[in-house]
Amino acid sequence: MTSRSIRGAAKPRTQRGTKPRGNGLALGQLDRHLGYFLRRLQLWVFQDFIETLKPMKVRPAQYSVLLVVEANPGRSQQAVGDMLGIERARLARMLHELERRKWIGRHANGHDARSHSLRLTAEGDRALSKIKRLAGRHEVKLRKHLGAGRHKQLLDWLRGPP
Amino acid sequence: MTSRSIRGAAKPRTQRGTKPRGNGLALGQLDRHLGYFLRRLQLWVFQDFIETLKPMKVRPAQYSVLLVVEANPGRSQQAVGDMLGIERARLARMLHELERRKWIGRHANGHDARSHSLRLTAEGDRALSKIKRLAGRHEVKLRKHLGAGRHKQLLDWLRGPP
DNA sequence: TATTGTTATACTCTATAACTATA
DNA sequence: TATAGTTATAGAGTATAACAATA
Repeated sequence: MTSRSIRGAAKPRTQRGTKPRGNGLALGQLDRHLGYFLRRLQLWVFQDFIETLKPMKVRPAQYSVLLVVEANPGRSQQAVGDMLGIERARLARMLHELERRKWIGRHANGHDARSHSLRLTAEGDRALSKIKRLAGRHEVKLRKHLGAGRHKQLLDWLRGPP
Repeated sequence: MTSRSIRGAAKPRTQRGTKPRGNGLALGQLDRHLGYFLRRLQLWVFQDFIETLKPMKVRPAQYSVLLVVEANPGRSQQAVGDMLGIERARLARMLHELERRKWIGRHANGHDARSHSLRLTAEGDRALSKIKRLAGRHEVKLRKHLGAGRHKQLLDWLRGPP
Protein backbone atom coordinates (compact mmCIF):
# COMPACT_ATOMS: atom_id res chain seq x y z
CA MET A 1 0.00 0.00 0.00
CA THR A 2 1.63 3.14 -1.15
CA SER A 3 -0.70 5.79 0.13
CA ARG A 4 -3.02 6.44 2.95
CA SER A 5 -5.95 4.14 3.01
CA ILE A 6 -8.34 5.29 5.64
CA ARG A 7 -8.47 8.99 5.15
CA GLY A 8 -11.98 9.81 4.11
CA ALA A 9 -13.75 13.02 3.33
CA ALA A 10 -12.57 16.35 4.64
CA LYS A 11 -14.12 16.64 8.04
CA PRO A 12 -13.62 19.25 10.69
CA ARG A 13 -10.32 18.04 11.98
CA THR A 14 -9.94 18.39 15.64
CA GLN A 15 -7.66 15.56 16.56
CA ARG A 16 -8.80 13.01 14.04
CA GLY A 17 -6.07 11.24 12.21
CA THR A 18 -3.38 13.41 13.67
CA LYS A 19 -2.38 11.93 16.94
CA PRO A 20 1.31 12.38 17.49
CA ARG A 21 1.64 11.34 21.10
CA GLY A 22 -0.16 13.31 23.75
CA ASN A 23 -2.93 10.83 24.28
CA GLY A 24 -6.05 12.43 22.96
CA LEU A 25 -5.05 16.09 22.91
CA ALA A 26 -6.40 18.24 20.13
CA LEU A 27 -4.11 20.15 17.83
CA GLY A 28 -6.49 23.07 17.66
CA GLN A 29 -5.72 25.53 14.93
CA LEU A 30 -2.24 24.12 14.60
CA ASP A 31 -3.98 21.73 12.26
CA ARG A 32 -4.18 24.48 9.67
CA HIS A 33 -0.52 25.44 9.72
CA LEU A 34 1.69 23.70 7.20
CA GLY A 35 4.72 24.98 9.07
CA TYR A 36 3.88 22.82 12.08
CA PHE A 37 3.80 19.57 10.13
CA LEU A 38 6.83 20.62 8.16
CA ARG A 39 8.68 21.19 11.41
CA ARG A 40 7.68 17.84 12.87
CA LEU A 41 8.80 15.97 9.77
CA GLN A 42 11.99 17.97 9.58
CA LEU A 43 12.81 17.09 13.19
CA TRP A 44 12.22 13.43 12.42
CA VAL A 45 14.62 13.72 9.50
CA PHE A 46 17.36 15.39 11.53
CA GLN A 47 17.06 12.92 14.38
CA ASP A 48 17.19 9.96 12.06
CA PHE A 49 20.06 11.46 10.10
CA ILE A 50 22.14 12.10 13.20
CA GLU A 51 21.37 8.64 14.55
CA THR A 52 22.15 6.90 11.25
CA LEU A 53 25.35 8.89 10.70
CA LYS A 54 26.53 8.38 14.26
CA PRO A 55 29.31 5.97 13.21
CA MET A 56 30.91 8.87 11.31
CA LYS A 57 29.82 11.59 13.73
CA VAL A 58 28.55 13.88 10.99
CA ARG A 59 25.71 16.33 11.37
CA PRO A 60 23.38 17.47 8.60
CA ALA A 61 25.02 20.86 8.08
CA GLN A 62 28.48 19.30 7.89
CA TYR A 63 27.26 16.77 5.38
CA SER A 64 25.80 19.50 3.18
CA VAL A 65 29.14 21.35 3.22
CA LEU A 66 31.08 18.22 2.30
CA LEU A 67 28.79 17.52 -0.64
CA VAL A 68 28.88 21.09 -1.95
CA VAL A 69 32.67 21.28 -1.67
CA GLU A 70 32.92 17.95 -3.46
CA ALA A 71 30.67 19.19 -6.25
CA ASN A 72 32.38 22.60 -6.47
CA PRO A 73 36.05 22.16 -5.68
CA GLY A 74 38.15 25.27 -5.25
CA ARG A 75 35.34 27.65 -4.39
CA SER A 76 35.47 30.15 -1.54
CA GLN A 77 33.85 29.96 1.86
CA GLN A 78 31.63 32.87 0.88
CA ALA A 79 30.33 31.00 -2.17
CA VAL A 80 29.67 27.78 -0.28
CA GLY A 81 28.00 29.62 2.57
CA ASP A 82 25.77 31.59 0.22
CA MET A 83 24.78 28.42 -1.55
CA LEU A 84 23.72 26.66 1.62
CA GLY A 85 22.43 29.66 3.54
CA ILE A 86 25.08 29.30 6.23
CA GLU A 87 26.45 32.46 7.84
CA ARG A 88 30.11 32.96 7.09
CA ALA A 89 30.89 33.17 10.80
CA ARG A 90 29.23 29.83 11.40
CA LEU A 91 30.86 28.27 8.34
CA ALA A 92 34.31 29.41 9.49
CA ARG A 93 33.95 27.44 12.69
CA MET A 94 32.46 24.45 10.92
CA LEU A 95 35.38 24.39 8.50
CA HIS A 96 37.78 24.64 11.39
CA GLU A 97 36.32 21.39 12.68
CA LEU A 98 36.31 19.72 9.24
CA GLU A 99 39.93 20.80 8.76
CA ARG A 100 40.84 19.40 12.16
CA ARG A 101 39.44 16.07 11.03
CA LYS A 102 41.56 16.39 7.87
CA TRP A 103 38.57 16.12 5.57
CA ILE A 104 38.77 19.58 4.02
CA GLY A 105 41.73 21.73 3.08
CA ARG A 106 41.79 25.51 2.81
CA HIS A 107 44.20 26.65 0.12
CA ALA A 108 45.41 30.02 -1.10
CA ASN A 109 43.50 31.55 -3.97
CA GLY A 110 45.90 32.97 -6.57
CA HIS A 111 43.54 35.76 -7.59
CA ASP A 112 42.45 37.03 -4.21
CA ALA A 113 44.58 36.66 -1.14
CA ARG A 114 41.58 37.23 1.10
CA SER A 115 39.67 34.14 0.06
CA HIS A 116 40.31 30.44 0.61
CA SER A 117 39.89 27.69 -1.95
CA LEU A 118 38.10 24.76 -0.37
CA ARG A 119 38.81 21.18 -1.40
CA LEU A 120 38.24 17.73 -0.01
CA THR A 121 41.42 16.00 1.05
CA ALA A 122 42.04 12.43 -0.09
CA GLU A 123 41.06 11.37 3.39
CA GLY A 124 37.95 13.50 3.18
CA ASP A 125 37.06 11.83 -0.08
CA ARG A 126 37.31 8.40 1.49
CA ALA A 127 35.33 9.48 4.52
CA LEU A 128 32.65 10.98 2.31
CA SER A 129 32.19 7.65 0.57
CA LYS A 130 31.32 6.00 3.85
CA ILE A 131 29.19 8.97 4.85
CA LYS A 132 27.22 8.78 1.63
CA ARG A 133 26.46 5.13 2.20
CA LEU A 134 25.06 5.94 5.63
CA ALA A 135 23.16 8.94 4.28
CA GLY A 136 21.67 6.68 1.64
CA ARG A 137 20.49 4.36 4.38
CA HIS A 138 18.86 7.33 6.07
CA GLU A 139 17.13 8.33 2.86
CA VAL A 140 15.75 4.80 2.52
CA LYS A 141 14.30 5.05 6.00
CA LEU A 142 12.74 8.40 5.15
CA ARG A 143 11.23 6.95 1.98
CA LYS A 144 9.80 4.13 4.03
CA HIS A 145 8.51 6.55 6.65
CA LEU A 146 6.64 8.61 4.08
CA GLY A 147 5.81 6.00 1.52
CA ALA A 148 7.69 5.86 -1.77
CA GLY A 149 5.11 7.81 -3.72
CA ARG A 150 4.93 10.64 -1.24
CA HIS A 151 8.69 10.78 -0.94
CA LYS A 152 9.12 11.18 -4.68
CA GLN A 153 6.33 13.71 -5.00
CA LEU A 154 7.63 15.80 -2.12
CA LEU A 155 11.14 15.76 -3.53
CA ASP A 156 9.90 16.87 -6.95
CA TRP A 157 7.73 19.60 -5.51
CA LEU A 158 10.16 21.03 -3.03
CA ARG A 159 13.10 20.82 -5.42
CA GLY A 160 11.49 21.96 -8.61
CA PRO A 161 10.56 25.36 -9.95
CA PRO A 162 7.27 26.91 -8.86
CA MET B 1 15.05 35.22 1.79
CA THR B 2 14.16 34.85 -1.85
CA SER B 3 12.29 31.91 -3.23
CA ARG B 4 15.28 31.12 -5.38
CA SER B 5 17.40 30.40 -2.36
CA ILE B 6 14.86 27.92 -1.12
CA ARG B 7 14.16 25.92 -4.18
CA GLY B 8 16.65 27.36 -6.59
CA ALA B 9 19.64 25.67 -8.13
CA ALA B 10 17.84 22.39 -8.25
CA LYS B 11 19.82 21.24 -11.23
CA PRO B 12 23.56 21.05 -11.10
CA ARG B 13 24.72 23.99 -13.15
CA THR B 14 28.19 24.94 -14.11
CA GLN B 15 29.18 28.45 -13.24
CA ARG B 16 29.91 29.50 -16.80
CA GLY B 17 29.84 33.24 -17.09
CA THR B 18 28.67 33.75 -13.55
CA LYS B 19 30.30 35.80 -10.88
CA PRO B 20 32.14 34.01 -8.13
CA ARG B 21 29.19 34.32 -5.81
CA GLY B 22 27.09 31.52 -4.49
CA ASN B 23 24.59 31.41 -7.28
CA GLY B 24 26.34 29.14 -9.75
CA LEU B 25 27.23 26.32 -7.41
CA ALA B 26 26.08 22.77 -7.87
CA LEU B 27 24.14 21.01 -5.15
CA GLY B 28 25.86 17.72 -5.85
CA GLN B 29 24.17 14.76 -4.23
CA LEU B 30 22.30 17.06 -1.91
CA ASP B 31 19.88 17.13 -4.80
CA ARG B 32 18.74 13.63 -3.86
CA HIS B 33 18.02 14.34 -0.22
CA LEU B 34 14.50 15.34 0.64
CA GLY B 35 15.68 16.42 4.06
CA TYR B 36 17.71 19.25 2.56
CA PHE B 37 14.80 20.82 0.75
CA LEU B 38 12.56 20.22 3.71
CA ARG B 39 15.04 22.04 5.91
CA ARG B 40 15.34 25.01 3.57
CA LEU B 41 11.59 25.41 3.34
CA GLN B 42 11.21 24.98 7.07
CA LEU B 43 13.77 27.72 7.70
CA TRP B 44 11.87 30.01 5.36
CA VAL B 45 8.70 29.29 7.31
CA PHE B 46 10.27 30.02 10.70
CA GLN B 47 11.91 33.21 9.50
CA ASP B 48 8.71 34.48 7.96
CA PHE B 49 6.70 33.46 11.01
CA ILE B 50 9.03 35.25 13.40
CA GLU B 51 9.09 38.34 11.19
CA THR B 52 5.31 38.41 10.72
CA LEU B 53 4.63 37.83 14.41
CA LYS B 54 7.18 40.40 15.51
CA PRO B 55 4.47 42.86 16.68
CA MET B 56 3.47 40.28 19.30
CA LYS B 57 6.96 38.90 19.89
CA VAL B 58 5.85 35.29 19.67
CA ARG B 59 7.99 32.45 18.43
CA PRO B 60 6.71 29.32 16.69
CA ALA B 61 7.09 27.04 19.71
CA GLN B 62 5.27 29.53 21.96
CA TYR B 63 2.48 29.81 19.44
CA SER B 64 2.06 26.04 19.32
CA VAL B 65 1.81 25.90 23.11
CA LEU B 66 -0.81 28.67 23.20
CA LEU B 67 -2.95 26.89 20.60
CA VAL B 68 -2.74 23.50 22.30
CA VAL B 69 -3.57 24.95 25.72
CA GLU B 70 -6.50 26.79 24.17
CA ALA B 71 -7.76 23.59 22.55
CA ASN B 72 -7.14 21.48 25.68
CA PRO B 73 -7.73 23.63 28.73
CA GLY B 74 -6.80 22.20 32.11
CA ARG B 75 -4.28 19.67 30.87
CA SER B 76 -0.87 19.15 32.45
CA GLN B 77 2.53 20.31 31.27
CA GLN B 78 3.46 16.71 30.65
CA ALA B 79 0.48 16.17 28.34
CA VAL B 80 1.07 19.36 26.38
CA GLY B 81 4.78 18.68 26.06
CA ASP B 82 4.19 15.11 24.87
CA MET B 83 1.69 16.36 22.33
CA LEU B 84 4.12 18.86 20.84
CA GLY B 85 7.33 16.94 21.34
CA ILE B 86 8.73 19.55 23.71
CA GLU B 87 10.94 18.37 26.57
CA ARG B 88 9.35 19.01 29.93
CA ALA B 89 12.43 20.93 31.07
CA ARG B 90 12.18 23.21 28.04
CA LEU B 91 8.43 23.61 28.43
CA ALA B 92 8.81 24.58 32.08
CA ARG B 93 10.96 27.55 31.10
CA MET B 94 8.70 28.47 28.19
CA LEU B 95 5.69 28.48 30.49
CA HIS B 96 7.58 30.60 32.96
CA GLU B 97 7.88 33.20 30.22
CA LEU B 98 4.24 32.86 29.11
CA GLU B 99 3.15 33.18 32.72
CA ARG B 100 5.30 36.28 33.14
CA ARG B 101 3.43 37.80 30.21
CA LYS B 102 0.17 36.84 31.92
CA TRP B 103 -1.03 34.78 28.99
CA ILE B 104 -1.12 31.40 30.70
CA GLY B 105 -1.99 30.40 34.24
CA ARG B 106 -0.79 27.33 36.11
CA HIS B 107 -3.43 26.07 38.51
CA ALA B 108 -3.58 23.30 41.08
CA ASN B 109 -4.91 19.99 39.91
CA GLY B 110 -7.34 18.51 42.43
CA HIS B 111 -6.47 14.92 41.60
CA ASP B 112 -2.70 15.14 41.56
CA ALA B 113 -0.80 17.73 43.54
CA ARG B 114 2.28 17.22 41.41
CA SER B 115 0.78 18.41 38.17
CA HIS B 116 -0.35 21.82 37.00
CA SER B 117 -3.50 22.57 35.07
CA LEU B 118 -2.74 24.95 32.23
CA ARG B 119 -5.22 27.53 31.04
CA LEU B 120 -5.19 30.69 29.01
CA THR B 121 -5.89 33.81 31.02
CA ALA B 122 -8.45 36.29 29.74
CA GLU B 123 -5.55 38.43 28.68
CA GLY B 124 -3.95 35.44 26.97
CA ASP B 125 -7.16 34.84 25.11
CA ARG B 126 -7.21 38.39 23.80
CA ALA B 127 -3.54 38.23 22.86
CA LEU B 128 -4.08 34.95 21.07
CA SER B 129 -6.74 36.54 18.90
CA LYS B 130 -4.26 39.08 17.62
CA ILE B 131 -1.59 36.42 17.29
CA LYS B 132 -3.89 34.24 15.21
CA ARG B 133 -4.56 37.08 12.82
CA LEU B 134 -0.84 37.57 12.29
CA ALA B 135 -0.28 33.83 11.98
CA GLY B 136 -3.00 33.75 9.34
CA ARG B 137 -1.14 36.43 7.44
CA HIS B 138 1.97 34.30 7.60
CA GLU B 139 0.08 31.28 6.30
CA VAL B 140 -1.16 33.35 3.35
CA LYS B 141 2.41 34.27 2.52
CA LEU B 142 3.43 30.64 2.70
CA ARG B 143 0.57 29.65 0.42
CA LYS B 144 1.67 32.30 -2.04
CA HIS B 145 5.27 31.18 -1.78
CA LEU B 146 4.43 27.59 -2.61
CA GLY B 147 1.40 28.07 -4.80
CA ALA B 148 -2.07 27.30 -3.53
CA GLY B 149 -2.22 23.81 -4.99
CA ARG B 150 1.08 22.74 -3.56
CA HIS B 151 0.27 24.24 -0.19
CA LYS B 152 -2.94 22.28 0.06
CA GLN B 153 -1.39 19.05 -1.14
CA LEU B 154 1.55 19.35 1.23
CA LEU B 155 -0.76 20.05 4.13
CA ASP B 156 -2.87 17.00 3.36
CA TRP B 157 0.13 14.76 2.93
CA LEU B 158 2.16 15.87 5.88
CA ARG B 159 -0.82 16.05 8.19
CA GLY B 160 -2.01 12.53 7.55
CA PRO B 161 -0.42 9.29 8.70
CA PRO B 162 2.21 8.43 9.59
C1' DT C 1 9.84 3.32 43.03
C1' DA C 2 7.92 6.21 39.55
C1' DT C 3 6.16 10.63 38.01
C1' DT C 4 5.63 15.96 37.71
C1' DG C 5 7.77 19.90 37.56
C1' DT C 6 12.10 22.42 38.40
C1' DT C 7 16.93 23.94 37.97
C1' DA C 8 21.33 23.40 35.88
C1' DT C 9 24.71 22.19 32.30
C1' DA C 10 26.34 21.45 27.61
C1' DC C 11 26.11 21.60 22.79
C1' DT C 12 24.15 23.10 18.18
C1' DC C 13 22.38 26.61 15.39
C1' DT C 14 21.33 31.42 14.32
C1' DA C 15 22.22 36.37 14.41
C1' DT C 16 25.19 40.07 15.37
C1' DA C 17 29.21 42.99 15.98
C1' DA C 18 33.96 43.92 15.79
C1' DC C 19 38.36 42.94 14.12
C1' DT C 20 42.36 41.79 10.34
C1' DA C 21 44.03 41.75 6.04
C1' DT C 22 43.37 42.41 1.84
C1' DA C 23 41.01 44.58 -2.45
C1' DT D 1 35.18 51.84 1.11
C1' DA D 2 34.06 47.21 0.53
C1' DT D 3 34.94 42.25 0.96
C1' DA D 4 36.76 37.46 3.01
C1' DG D 5 37.60 35.37 6.83
C1' DT D 6 37.96 35.25 11.92
C1' DT D 7 36.67 35.75 16.72
C1' DA D 8 33.36 36.79 20.25
C1' DT D 9 28.82 37.17 22.29
C1' DA D 10 23.90 36.37 22.92
C1' DG D 11 19.69 33.86 22.35
C1' DA D 12 16.78 29.81 21.05
C1' DG D 13 16.35 24.89 20.77
C1' DT D 14 17.71 20.24 22.19
C1' DA D 15 19.41 16.64 25.36
C1' DT D 16 20.85 15.46 29.71
C1' DA D 17 21.17 14.87 34.81
C1' DA D 18 19.89 15.80 39.38
C1' DC D 19 16.57 17.33 42.72
C1' DA D 20 12.02 18.06 45.66
C1' DA D 21 7.45 16.99 46.24
C1' DT D 22 4.05 13.74 45.49
C1' DA D 23 2.01 9.41 43.88
